[in-house]
Amino acid sequence: MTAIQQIGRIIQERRDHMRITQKQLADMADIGINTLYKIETGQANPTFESLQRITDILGLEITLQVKKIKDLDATS
Amino acid sequence: MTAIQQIGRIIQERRDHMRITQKQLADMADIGINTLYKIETGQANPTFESLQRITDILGLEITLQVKKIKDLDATS
DNA sequence: TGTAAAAACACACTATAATGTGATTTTGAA
DNA sequence: TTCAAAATCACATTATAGTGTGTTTTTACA
Repeated sequence: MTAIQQIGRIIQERRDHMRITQKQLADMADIGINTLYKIETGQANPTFESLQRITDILGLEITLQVKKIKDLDATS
Repeated sequence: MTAIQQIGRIIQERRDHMRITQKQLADMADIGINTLYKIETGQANPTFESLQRITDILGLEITLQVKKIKDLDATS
């Protein structure tokens, strides 16, 4: 599972939770439905702006943070 | 200050802190120096992959999180 | 202060993200 | 079960991110 695929899933889950369709979210974010579909399904390498427009609508924000140390014994 | 500009500044600060040049970081991340320059100076709308390659080298990670409520009285 | 490395910038070209259209498949509700 | 909406997918086109080259400006150090 790549990072892009994870982000796609988060977006899809968040949209489902808001009970809106891909078309509705795409229109609200002012991006093509095809673009949103590809991002949700992990097939895209979206631009920052596309990602930001979507996350803005969904009440999410994109942040940069210092990477946590990987714990080899972590269960998840 | 846009989000893209903020990210550029974070990348630049992090790189300076690591004491490496744009050229060195660009080579390590396997992206063009021009691309890195534009991202650092807030002139780019980078793809997720470009951003990720850079942040990987810098020990940063891109995350999506629920937006915090804006406090109108916040000092910063 | 010279001057060499680094950064900033312009510009043209290439690769690819974004889009629109239309078809197919899946989903869920009557 | 229909049947319509939603999602998935293919494909061609358009817009633009990424790149390379060369030039100018800035930075920092001898």
